[in-house]
Amino acid sequence: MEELLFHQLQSYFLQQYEKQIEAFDIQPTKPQFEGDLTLVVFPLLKIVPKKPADLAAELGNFLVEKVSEVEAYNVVQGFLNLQIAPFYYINLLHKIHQNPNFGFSTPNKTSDKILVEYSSPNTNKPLHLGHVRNNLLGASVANILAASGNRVHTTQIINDRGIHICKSMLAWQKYGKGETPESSGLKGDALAGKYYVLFDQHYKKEIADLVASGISEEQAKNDASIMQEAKAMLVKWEQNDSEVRALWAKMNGWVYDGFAQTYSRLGVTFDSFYYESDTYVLGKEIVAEGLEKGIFYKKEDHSVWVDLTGEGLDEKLLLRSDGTSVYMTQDLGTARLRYTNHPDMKGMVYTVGNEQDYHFKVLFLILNKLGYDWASQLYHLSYGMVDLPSGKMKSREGTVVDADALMDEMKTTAKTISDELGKLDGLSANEKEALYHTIGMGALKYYILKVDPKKRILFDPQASVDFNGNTGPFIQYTHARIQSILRKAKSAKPALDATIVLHEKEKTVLKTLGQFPSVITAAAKQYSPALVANYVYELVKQFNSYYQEVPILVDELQVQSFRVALTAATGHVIQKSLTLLGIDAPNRM
RNA sequence: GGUCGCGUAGCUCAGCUGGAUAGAGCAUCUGCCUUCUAAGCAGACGGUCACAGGUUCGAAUCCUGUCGCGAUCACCA
Repeated sequence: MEELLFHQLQSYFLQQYEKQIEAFDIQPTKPQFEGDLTLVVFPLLKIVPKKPADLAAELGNFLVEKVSEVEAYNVVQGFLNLQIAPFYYINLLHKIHQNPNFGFSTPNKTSDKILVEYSSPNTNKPLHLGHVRNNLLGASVANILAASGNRVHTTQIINDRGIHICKSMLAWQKYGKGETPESSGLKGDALAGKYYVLFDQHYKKEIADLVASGISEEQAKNDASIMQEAKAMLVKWEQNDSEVRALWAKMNGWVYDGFAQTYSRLGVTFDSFYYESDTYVLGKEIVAEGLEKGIFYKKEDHSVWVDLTGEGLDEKLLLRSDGTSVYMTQDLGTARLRYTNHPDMKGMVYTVGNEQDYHFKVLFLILNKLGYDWASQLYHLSYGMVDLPSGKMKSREGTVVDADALMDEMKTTAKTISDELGKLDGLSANEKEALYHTIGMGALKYYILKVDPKKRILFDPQASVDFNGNTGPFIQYTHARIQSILRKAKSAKPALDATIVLHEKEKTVLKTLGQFPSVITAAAKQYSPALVANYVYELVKQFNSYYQEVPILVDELQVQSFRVALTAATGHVIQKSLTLLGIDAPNRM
């Protein structure tokens, strides 16, 4: 509709005033005024010097005459409020019904291929709340990009090597007595985490003992035998020692099994996995190439650097003086490896916390300097920390919120509340179990995704399990009620009658439904699931309000087919929105 | 100290490329279940949009500065 008005107005200004106008400010009319769409005429006064109200009236007359969808207009100061004819809304409703993928653009072979990286954990401990935000954001953005017509490939880079894993391995070797996930009943990632903590405890104790014997703390940290052993183990790992490698493979295998379970519960999937143990040596060739091209330079000690002072940044190290890789080298290598594996890729999204903003700024600059065509389509999906009311999460201090425990808690709360309300009476035990999970995850996902990614989240366990108001379960509940209405209604075919008198609230719902495609586009452009979340919440509120005021009476279904159709369309868009957020839309709850 | 991000109701958050009287939820208070799902609806209360300037017909939004919070500035990852 806005587009149609835009073209009409543009040609009007061309003919009438011989002026080319690039943009018109057309927006939904504020509720306190009469009309559906509003053209703000103030900006046009610079081009056509007239009184605001006069120009508005002039344009109003033109539009009513020229555009059949515009029924009437009124002018308030410099605002031209237009009334849109009911048949426009009825057509819109038809469009939604005819297109099961309303709002979604289906990618084809020529669509842009985008890699979305997320999760990317270390393998020495289980996933925690921070990873949960990462996973939900990454998975949702992948959905949104796909819905806006891209071919999406999800992936991660797993930090599966280094001193942290050696700590877990060493502690397991020393104190584990052959414990396995099976023998302990612990998930593999939890088991690895247990020994990581155990290492730290022994390490701390040893430091304390050494300090007590008169050694400085600095010295003690270095001298502690357990740390020496861990470092020795890392050296052996790098030398490909078969025993160390076997233990490493075994423990990482446990951890991956544990992660797989957590991912499955979270409902996230990956198309490929990259491992740092494979990629950490990559990138050196890139550095060599960059040196040749003169993009990088070498210092006397043979370390390699890139000078980004021209871009307002610093000099950045790319290769140590002993020729070994650093973090940046490795990321350059991984990026290129992905390009090798996906020669048709047009860009990448990295879902990584905002503490690495600087790192990615540098990484992208370097890739651009190297001249990759996809380097202009790189996006760091940067997100804020998840803080607890008690303060920051610190793994060493035991103030982390474990992802599995959190999901358990969400499910338990869903069960408690559902049982209290008696909502799920009459369902089988299996169905109930599934719904507890669906609802609990709906609460958790929505609570996290509704917040702008770049903002910090204050994670209040109390509020996150609330099911009233602006929450996932509220939206799921509305969807379930809509499905209930539709089950009772025989036909959801909208009445064709263009003379139908639309209730104000019906129009409001329809207007919001019509915005769905542009919401997806905007969310894809901004990589922001929050846009979708806030949209669907708005839609649900409007629908509830409408439904309350103009209920669908089962007895009168025949004469209310339009309303049933509107209800079906709303249910459809809610379901699609929730899909984008990775939230299940139950048919009853 | 340099750089980046954030600061909107008691709390948690919306507010798209500047538009009309800044919006929700939670909390507090008031109504609404013999009707199709009350995890709901309607209403009340609650604001110097951190502060100060600037840009203009018009600023929560853009610019500058100040303050507060956070992150980052390693031959760590």
